[in-house]
Amino acid sequence: MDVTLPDGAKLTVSEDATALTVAETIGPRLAKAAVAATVGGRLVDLSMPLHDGDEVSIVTLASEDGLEVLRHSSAHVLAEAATRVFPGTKVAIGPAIKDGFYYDFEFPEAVTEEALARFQTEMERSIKEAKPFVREEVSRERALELFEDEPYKAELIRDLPEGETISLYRHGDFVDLCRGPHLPDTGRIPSVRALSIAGAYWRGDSANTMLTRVYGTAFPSRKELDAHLERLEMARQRDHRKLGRELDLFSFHDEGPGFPFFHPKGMRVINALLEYWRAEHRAAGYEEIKTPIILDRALWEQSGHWDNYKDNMYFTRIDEADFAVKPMNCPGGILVYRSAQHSYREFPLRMAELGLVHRHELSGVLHGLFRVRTFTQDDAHIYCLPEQIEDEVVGVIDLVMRMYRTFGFEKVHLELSTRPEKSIGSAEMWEAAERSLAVALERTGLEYSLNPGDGAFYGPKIDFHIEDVMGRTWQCATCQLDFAMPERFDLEYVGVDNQRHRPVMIHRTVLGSIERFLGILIEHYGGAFPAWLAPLQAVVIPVADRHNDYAAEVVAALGVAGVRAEVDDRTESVGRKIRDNEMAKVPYMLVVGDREVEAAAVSLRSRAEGDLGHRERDDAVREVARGAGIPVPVLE
RNA sequence: GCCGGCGUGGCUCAAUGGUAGAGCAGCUGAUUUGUAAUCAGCAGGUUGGGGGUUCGAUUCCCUUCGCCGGCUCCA
Repeated sequence: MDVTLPDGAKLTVSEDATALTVAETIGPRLAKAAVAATVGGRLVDLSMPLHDGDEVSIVTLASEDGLEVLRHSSAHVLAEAATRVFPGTKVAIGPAIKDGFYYDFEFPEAVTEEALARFQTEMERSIKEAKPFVREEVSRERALELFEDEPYKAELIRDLPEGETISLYRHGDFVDLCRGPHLPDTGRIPSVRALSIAGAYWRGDSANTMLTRVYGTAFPSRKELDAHLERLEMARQRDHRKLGRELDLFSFHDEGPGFPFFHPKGMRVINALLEYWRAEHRAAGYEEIKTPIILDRALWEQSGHWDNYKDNMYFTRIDEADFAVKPMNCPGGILVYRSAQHSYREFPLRMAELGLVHRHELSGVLHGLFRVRTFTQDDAHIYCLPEQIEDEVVGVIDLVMRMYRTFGFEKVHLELSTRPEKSIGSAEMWEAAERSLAVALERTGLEYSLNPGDGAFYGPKIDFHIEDVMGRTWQCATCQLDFAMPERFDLEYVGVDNQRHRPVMIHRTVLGSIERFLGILIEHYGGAFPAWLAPLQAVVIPVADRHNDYAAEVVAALGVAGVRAEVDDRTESVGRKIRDNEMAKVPYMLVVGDREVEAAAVSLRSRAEGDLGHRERDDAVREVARGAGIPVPVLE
């Protein structure tokens, strides 16, 4: 029979050929590297019999598919190890995930991190024995019989739709319900590591049993595993909670769980960030407003938050009346809009607000600045005509991309989410809105993916995911069309026809939460902020006490030039001062001693490049000021 | 919220069923220093809070608060 290869070439193989046969026919090296195959786009075992005309592609560990197979097989090996170490363990599910895999177990006893090493030993033993993975297809009855003592597997089997093929994978004594595919044998796992242990609910539902989840990862080589472990360690080193304390940026206290306290240095960073933010927004034609944090219950009833968001809100009473602390800025912003009549001539009306919101998050999900109970949204609401949506969305996308580039977030992934099942508004309204967003995306020429049915109930949206230096992604910016609020608040404008109309409302953020974005920046830069964001931009280091006066002059000159500068006049050695300021990640140091005082000069040192040598004093001030300035918006 | 782990001076960490110790930071003094740590001395903790067991607890138990890891990337 003939099969087709990815390059279109035909290959003639025997009637009983498998994917492995194909790999062997192509070459011994490929046969050795092969771990699975795709047939007609479906990922299958190498041992899968082929049919005439199949499109066959051999999968190796070099591909994403290969990695997934490797990790899924590793999960099985982990389950084998876990049941061996703790007999009587019930197994639940064990999928491959980004960067690794996990397996959920119900252990007969409490299991802690100490068990990881034992799992590791057992896994390595299984790998050494190179046990073949054997696929077997069984009837539903047979499957239920086999997994009689495995309540979770039995539940999964019962939930499988009628007619679905039920397959098992066996390696050694271990059998698991599994769709596959798998590696040919356990010996094909080059490197695996049991990483951590934590609780997880069966099927993610807190009403269900709490299982014990063991996380692990596997890579095509020991070297890649080590590199991954190094990345994890690097991320630990860069943890913003650790750096935030070391750099004296912010703190948390038992008296306010989830409520960050910003220190002077943290506020310097935030203020620089906001200065840049305001410059960009001014350039993009936004006005800025500010609305109250506490507002009357009636407003929240009208906005729908009282019905839909109450569990996340904080409440208080003022003069016998119920008030709520705002979890979002839109209702307040709408009151500003409604405070006057509006004409189409004013549109598009772009009103930004750095709004402080409070949300009651579950205590267990709080996490440094990433998940807090109060934060500042860099919010904005754009009121416009339906035919202006497209231009406005393009404007938002441009603004977002421009600002992200400033922070070195070059890789941004855009996602268009469309109408969900439960939604308001007419079909044609949604269609038009989704089309506007899609057209706007096309106009920017940026790639994006579609997320059907994932929009908000009140309108479609575009989400932006940025990738930091460690390859982790974060959703920060969002751009949502909102049909609900204008309706609920009866928003109007007077059109060219002198009639009242409903404006379109666009809701968007760029940084998302200022606090969270700061956390992301801290980890992205490893605490070494670019000069314009650094809390302290320059330190002048006098060599001896007699140079203090001159050092003060240099600091004053830097200050006049807009540089956040200080003198380090401690009676310490120059080496010590440089070390301390280097640890504090100060971008510039200016050493002044006899030679510099004599020549009205400084010796310039940069955090990144070390000693830059002698400079005229004023040249140095200019050079530092240039490096320390807020980035200037450049409109295309 | 739930499960597991943790909670010792500002920070990092040590110790033990018999009333806690180091380094860094801090303070004082000496040193006046040329590109990543000068030296000496001093001071600092009711071992997260409350309760219990015990002759005695920081160490054991309970409770509470906080922190850390995680809570479908679906066989």
